Amino acid sequence: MSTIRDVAKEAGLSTGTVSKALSAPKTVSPKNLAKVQIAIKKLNYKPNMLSQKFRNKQSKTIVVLVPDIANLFFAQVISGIEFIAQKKGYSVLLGDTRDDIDREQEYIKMVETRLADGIINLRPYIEGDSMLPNDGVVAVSAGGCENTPYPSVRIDNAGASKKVVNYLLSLGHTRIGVISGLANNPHTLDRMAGYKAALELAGIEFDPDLIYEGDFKYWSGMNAAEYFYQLEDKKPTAIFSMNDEMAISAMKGFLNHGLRIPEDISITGFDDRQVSRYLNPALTTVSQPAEKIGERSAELLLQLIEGKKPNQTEFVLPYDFVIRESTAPIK
Amino acid sequence: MSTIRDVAKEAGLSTGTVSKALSAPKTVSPKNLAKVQIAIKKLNYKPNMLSQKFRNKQSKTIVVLVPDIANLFFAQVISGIEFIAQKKGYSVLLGDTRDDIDREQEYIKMVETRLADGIINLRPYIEGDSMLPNDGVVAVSAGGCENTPYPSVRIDNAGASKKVVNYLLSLGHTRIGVISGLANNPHTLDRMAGYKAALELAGIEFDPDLIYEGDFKYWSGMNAAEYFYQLEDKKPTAIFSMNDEMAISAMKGFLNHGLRIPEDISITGFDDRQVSRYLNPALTTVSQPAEKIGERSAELLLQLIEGKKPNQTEFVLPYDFVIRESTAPIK
DNA sequence: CTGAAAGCGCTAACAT
DNA sequence: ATGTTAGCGCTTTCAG
Repeated sequence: MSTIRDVAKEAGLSTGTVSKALSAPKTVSPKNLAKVQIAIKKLNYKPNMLSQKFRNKQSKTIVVLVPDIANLFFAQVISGIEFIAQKKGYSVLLGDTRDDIDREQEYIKMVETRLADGIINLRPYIEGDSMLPNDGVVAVSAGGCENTPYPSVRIDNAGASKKVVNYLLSLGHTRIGVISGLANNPHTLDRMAGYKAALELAGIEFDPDLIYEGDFKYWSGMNAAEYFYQLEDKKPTAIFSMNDEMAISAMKGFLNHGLRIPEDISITGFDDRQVSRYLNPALTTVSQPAEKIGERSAELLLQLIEGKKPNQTEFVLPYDFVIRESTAPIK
Repeated sequence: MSTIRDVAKEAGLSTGTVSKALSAPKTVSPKNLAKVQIAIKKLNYKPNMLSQKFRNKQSKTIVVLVPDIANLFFAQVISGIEFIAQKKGYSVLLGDTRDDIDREQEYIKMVETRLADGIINLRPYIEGDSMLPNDGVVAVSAGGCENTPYPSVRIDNAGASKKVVNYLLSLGHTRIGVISGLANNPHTLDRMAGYKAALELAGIEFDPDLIYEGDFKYWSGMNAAEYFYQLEDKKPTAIFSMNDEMAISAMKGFLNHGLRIPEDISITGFDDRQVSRYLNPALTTVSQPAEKIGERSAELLLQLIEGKKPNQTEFVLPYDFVIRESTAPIK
């Protein structure tokens, strides 16, 4: 493997000149520039970027902390992040923590040890159970929740939930079941707040029997359907699911019991997976701008890394409430 | 930011000793080891890994080349890759190429310039349109096709397709439509080969009118349904879709026209997305071991990187054909 | 077991 | 415009 020194020797120049020929070609005479290029070609020289980064004291890398990369929402956010990072000459290191806080710590250490310049965290902030914020590591939260104590990009989860429930209410539903995420999950909290706010506004009393605690994964939607089904005449007439996955599998669960959607029971989701519009029936849901969240958070982080003071460090992006076929007026 | 030199000074030792205290603690006297630890704590010293990597001439990083990270199949493969990489102390750099060959080149350059030690490519090999294999960059292909000219991990696409079509045939279907990927896509080719093989075995003539060329994305399944629907009495009675996405949206398309699945038309998918079992009707499909493909390919790559000669460089993993509700005997 | 010192490949003063 | 040289932070001989 040839070094810059080999190139210099081959071209009959100094390493300094070669270095400049590479980084600032116009400061080198055309004649020597040509010599350098020939030498590079001849030796098949490739600069050692490890050395460059070391020398320049910056990794030009960001790490993306993600609880589960095989979750489509996260994957889409990452797609947005990568797009911006690439454009600005940064690489993205994937930090799939699989919900393990120790792994999270490992990745944070990467920026402390100069392997990365900053972090984008896709895991929502939980007080007392979070390694971020952390002195000396620049980070931004993407797709998180209210009250995140460091720069963040997200939607208004409570507001969106309230809107969904309001819609269900306007359809005449008064017994609205919810399939939530884990009780202490910040998204669960924000979205539950919206649910309660809508209920209160309508003067309907909160009924804890109408809440089924899931975990945002498919299987728990099935279980939720079983639970609600066995409530019999106390069964809800509409379901507000806190994500699409659980809504989808809950639909399947109800269908298995011979219930028709939306005739017998209305269902709404949250996130708007790509698949949701092709479902039978197509799912009414909240569409999160996942890619945009990724792009915006990458832009924010890069500004922070490069020492520019952004005039805003909390971005609340617009969402879309999309009404499809899984909801109908109460019979 | 403190360096190893600061620690040495603080501890009253040499940098060499501190270095050894970190990398090989047992070669340092307990007394000095303790001194080092105290100094590290006092100065809050973190080793500069950029420097370490530079010095050690290895990045301990692999790049994963992926056409589209927001595709669930890829995301699952990556999940498997990350799992193994992490375990072996490697980081994974995400290379979302968005199907742009120039971006692919960029990422390959990363291993040439020492930023990464190797590559896992999730884009299937296409002769004459591939930057890999490439002298001097160690790479493995994951989830690709037959005839990949470098180490690879995949399933038997042709075999799986043949199995699906055989099943449809056994149900009495003889006019079997296919929703393919782009015509020159290797997966399309392999899967089409399986389709044709099954037909030939059954003595059924291949009918080009029964092939609809899609692109593996949702929207093209919708279009395919329109196409097949307007074939009227020449309409197929079963559809073999080359992935789940297109199968799902095709179902929706047929449903929109009042066709019942599977009573009026059977449909099969390929890949087995998580959602597929919760569909209405649940989708009959081929289940690819995506995570396993990722894990195995990471293991392979790391062996290659570390100079061990693996005794096998082509892995064909088992798939699963799972029969659900979207297929039925012909009426 | 420990310290001194060289050097990885590159860049950036600085001098010419 | 070009060459010389010091040095980034770390590891690793090599002596002691």
